[in-house]
Amino acid sequence: MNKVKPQQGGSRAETMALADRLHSAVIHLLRRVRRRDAALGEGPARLSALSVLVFGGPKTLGGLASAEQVKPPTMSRIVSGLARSRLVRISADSKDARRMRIRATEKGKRLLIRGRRFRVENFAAQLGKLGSADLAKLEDAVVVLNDVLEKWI
Amino acid sequence: MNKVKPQQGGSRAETMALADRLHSAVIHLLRRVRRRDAALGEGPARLSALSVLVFGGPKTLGGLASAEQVKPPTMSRIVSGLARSRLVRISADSKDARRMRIRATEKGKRLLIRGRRFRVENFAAQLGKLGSADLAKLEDAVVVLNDVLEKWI
DNA sequence: TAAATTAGTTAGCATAGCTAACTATAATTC
DNA sequence: GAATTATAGTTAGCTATGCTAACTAATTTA
Repeated sequence: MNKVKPQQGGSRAETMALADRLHSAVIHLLRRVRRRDAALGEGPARLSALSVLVFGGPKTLGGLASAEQVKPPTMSRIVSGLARSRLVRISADSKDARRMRIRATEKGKRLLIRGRRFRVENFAAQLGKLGSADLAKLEDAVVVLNDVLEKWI
Repeated sequence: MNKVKPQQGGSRAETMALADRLHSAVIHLLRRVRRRDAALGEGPARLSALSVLVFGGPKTLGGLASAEQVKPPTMSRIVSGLARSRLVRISADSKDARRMRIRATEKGKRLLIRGRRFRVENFAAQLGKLGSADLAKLEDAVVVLNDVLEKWI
């Protein structure tokens, strides 16, 4: 009889509790993964931006910033760090001189592959201990999460 | 016939891909949540440590550091920030003068409740759009994730 | 052409991670 | 019991990442 807010499934309190637990699990998961990523010599923000470029193709700075949900000045510094390490290359947009075209270099792609290997040796090794039923649950959850993220403004 | 590493379920490549996708989803999820948490005036590391204290009871600095998977100097600064904002209180351990006992204050507990409300108005509102089947998938995944985290050194 | 908008940068601040080197207390060993 | 070793936390100093405010340069619009 809760008419205030239509819930598709579960009570409001249950959804709150789920949000809390998911949030907490996710924070601690990233803490673990981060320790390994440090071995690559680049921070998490740079690796994440690089990953967007490798898997999503070239972007402008603003495009990267909105993909990564950070403000332009933040992305500006991330990109200059990546450029300093020769992981991305920056060229001018032929149609609009204000825009910059940022793309991953071969070195950037190789670093990302290497990072993936590092991560696999840890995170995926942990996942490897799970049975197929648990892996399937995580697969399902990733699909749901990406759906949530897509709809989220 | 892969004898090198026994896999409980799924191939190595599948597990790698899952690790990647989960990692990416989780990074972007936290980016979204973080924007709201900023409204509380305390950063994510402080809120996470405070949450450990509120839900897990008093801890020493070292205990907090290992719960949060950070080094003692990092936790030292997090705790002094929390203490400066009167969100935690620090007392001496009666048995060991080197140790400190850190506990959340009432103000700290209230802030965490308020943060939870903020988060609910966003993250949980997104979750609220899901049907019960999808929510159940996330619930399952949280259980699996916490299991993974627990076993992870 | 002048004004407004858009893309990105620079400066400056705070948080949060680290290591190295320190102090103070407790535990161990001789 | 004194000297050594180990443990708990802090301080100093570095890097990275987030932000806002204020700027430059280029493009669009009025």
